[in-house]
Amino acid sequence: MLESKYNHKKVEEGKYEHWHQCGYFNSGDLSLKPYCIVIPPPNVTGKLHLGHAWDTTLQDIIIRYKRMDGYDTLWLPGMDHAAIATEAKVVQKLKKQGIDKYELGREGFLKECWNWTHEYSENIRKQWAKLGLSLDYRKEAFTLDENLTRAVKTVFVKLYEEGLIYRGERIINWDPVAKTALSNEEVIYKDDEGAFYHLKYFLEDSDQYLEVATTRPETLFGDTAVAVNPTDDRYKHLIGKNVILPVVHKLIPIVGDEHADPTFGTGVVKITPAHDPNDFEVGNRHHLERIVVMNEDATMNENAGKYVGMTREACREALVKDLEESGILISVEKMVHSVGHSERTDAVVEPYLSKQWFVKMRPLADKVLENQKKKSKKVNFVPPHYEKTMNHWMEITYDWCISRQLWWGHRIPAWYKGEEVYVGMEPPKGEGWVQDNDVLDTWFSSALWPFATLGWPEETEDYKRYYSNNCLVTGYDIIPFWVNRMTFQGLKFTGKRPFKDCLIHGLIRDKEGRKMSKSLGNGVDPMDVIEEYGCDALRFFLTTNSAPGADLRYDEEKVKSTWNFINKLWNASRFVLMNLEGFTKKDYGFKNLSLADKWILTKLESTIVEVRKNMESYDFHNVGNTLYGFIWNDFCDWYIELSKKDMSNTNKSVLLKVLTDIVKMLHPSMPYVTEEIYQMLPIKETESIMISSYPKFEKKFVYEEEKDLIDKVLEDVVAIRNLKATNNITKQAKVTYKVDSSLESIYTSQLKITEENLLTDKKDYLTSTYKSKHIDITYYYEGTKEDNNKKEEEIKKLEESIRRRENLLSNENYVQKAPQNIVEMDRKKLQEEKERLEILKNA
RNA sequence: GGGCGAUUAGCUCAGUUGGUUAGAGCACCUGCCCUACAAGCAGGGGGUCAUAGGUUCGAGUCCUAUAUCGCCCACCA
Repeated sequence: MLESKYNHKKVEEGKYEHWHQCGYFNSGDLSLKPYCIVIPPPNVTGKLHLGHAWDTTLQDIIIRYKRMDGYDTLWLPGMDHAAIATEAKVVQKLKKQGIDKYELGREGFLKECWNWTHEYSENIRKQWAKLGLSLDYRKEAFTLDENLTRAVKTVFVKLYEEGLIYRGERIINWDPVAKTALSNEEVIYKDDEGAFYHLKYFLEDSDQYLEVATTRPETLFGDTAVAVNPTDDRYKHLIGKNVILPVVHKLIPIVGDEHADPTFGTGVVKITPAHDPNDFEVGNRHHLERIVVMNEDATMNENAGKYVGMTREACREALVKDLEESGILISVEKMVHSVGHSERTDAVVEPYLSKQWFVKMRPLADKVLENQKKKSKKVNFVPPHYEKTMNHWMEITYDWCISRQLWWGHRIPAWYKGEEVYVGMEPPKGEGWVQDNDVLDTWFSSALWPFATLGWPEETEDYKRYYSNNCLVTGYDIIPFWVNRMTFQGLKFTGKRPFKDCLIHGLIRDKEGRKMSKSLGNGVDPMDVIEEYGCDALRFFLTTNSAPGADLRYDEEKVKSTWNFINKLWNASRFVLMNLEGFTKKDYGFKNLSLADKWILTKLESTIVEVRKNMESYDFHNVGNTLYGFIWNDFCDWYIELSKKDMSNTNKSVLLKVLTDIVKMLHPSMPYVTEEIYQMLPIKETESIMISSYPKFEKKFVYEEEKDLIDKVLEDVVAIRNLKATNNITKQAKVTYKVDSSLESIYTSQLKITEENLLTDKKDYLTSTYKSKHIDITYYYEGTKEDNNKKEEEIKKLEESIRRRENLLSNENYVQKAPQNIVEMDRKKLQEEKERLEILKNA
């Protein structure tokens, strides 16, 4: 017998291991249609947060649904080496132990990274298990696996050969803490309190000066020109002349360039081609020298004269002081401007001239834009507007800096000998070749994830069977990093979209709507939630409280109320199972269904249709709400109550059928409690709910007429209860009624009318009457009567509605243009309202 | 500056191609321990769908403006 309260800990214990052992998570039944999702690989840097729980639950719901619905489902697990993120963590860890990365050397450091990876990936697997995810672990992948590495090299070499990968000297985003280049996507801009320093740049052989405004005076050592706009009347006559660079005391030219905005600052801008992307372009246009003034760790180099060795910040302070003393500094104007920070180390990013590898994006992006025009070949975003996000990125994208000055990652398959460059799968033959020291951006390998995990570039069985993937599930914040890149690499190398559908979800926020973050300390550990409320409650909460693509506020109250819902399901199951003791297969059947049986079966069938429709369109919130309403309102509040007066074998069979379908439909979102209940059913089709079949619509259980009839009867019951409540009619009140005998027991049981209530005497009672198509009932009672104008109100409302409808139906425009079923519905409604009005007036 | 969203009950949110009198949960009010469940049951109140126009027989839904809020990208010498 079930306990009277739902105990999530007891229910969830041991089930996952059992499922796993039974092989229910495994793919590979070739007799079935394939369905494949690859997991967005979490970084091996930490533990999973609520966002992961949400993301993976959505996928598990889809996979469990498809599995139950007869597909060969492959949900492929895996993790990401997360180059810079992991390297930063390992460096930090070693630092605490007093070990320096460079002293340790490349090989030793990589060993540390692998140890770290093994430790953290084991943690992640434990959390996946806690979340109940039905992953096929036999196919688990890691972005540094051998076959992934082969895929990465293949792609690199091919793109290089086609001229779509090149090496060049450019201004890139430099992280001076991790000492590596970053892509634009890895730079987070934040508003920082800064200042605009106005400086005097004296004209050659003159006591006149140009007022130059800069936020970064310390880059002055790299200035090789100042620019003014050629249309700027204040300065255009000076173009071609020279100014004296302060402190350095050398001559640099005044150039005319569009980049100088006459309306911004003083209209004069210093040009530092090695430390600013715009200045780099200006430098190219005017053939200016590029002078790098910093070291890799953002300390000043020998070009900074006496400031050599200082940090950027210290140099700025010292330099500004010196400039002030020498009268060069005119003013300091405070201003807020946005400054790039490294996503991983939070260091202020330095625009830095350096030689890096790039992917030429234009041709690859154009291919995506072209493909998105083809309905049968495009990636379908859910919700669809996220396609615009990808397309926009494809339209404005520029070359992707893919080399990273790190050790942990895919080493770039390029070798150098003097000026010679060799790019290939294997090292070149011959003496003197040295491999590039750098590794690739971690997203370069994850871009290949949907096909490389299935064996590509080999034409493996898995690749042929499960690619393109059916669906990819991820957050909108990952579209630029990952979705876009998978899409162009997928198209380029497999000729296909990487996945047919791309289901996008939002971010998890706290109750106040703030982003969850470490600095705010408002993060919630999903494992804590599972401990307190259970995995099922967490999963149902996560997938029922927001529409696709929208953010989700984490609210513990809502998790609690989800727990209550599970407890309700638990108790309903308890009721059914208690009454089904000793019930066997030979008792099971649907002969002589009662009106109530027909009513709930019809409701069940429409619920199945609704749930399936929403499952297919990924509208899991609708699935949840539909089931919630059906279970709580229809099944518990009405059908179970009606059953208490019945309990025939047919009634028991219906209770069992409905409960069985309920737990099956809930299983994808609440795997544990549904398995627990399923196991206790007296009759079940399979040894586990996981491999049972998802309920299908069956026409033979649909009884529209009876359903409509009982709907009306139940409306009467509510109205009569309302009448009793508003008039304080107690259960001792007397009653007379006229009702069709087939409906009598429903009314009397739901209104709790017993023999004692029947009117026998003729005292001077107050009376209240309710009359409808199916029942005419009068209560006799003592006390106070309060509903006098209730009937008048209803009549007034009805008359108004009838007038409205008659107007509508006499409007020829409406009758001709509106769809037939809508017009028919109005006619039917009008008829019913007229009947009701008639009854009320005669009552 | 470019792009994408949001605005519906006190709160959090649904509302699918335009079509009954706009829904849910929580909160609130009234009454109940009735042998599945008080973490529950029964009944109830609460919204001129941000604003202004327009299209339509019909608009929360489509179009155009406006306001407020949010996100992404770029720029910020």
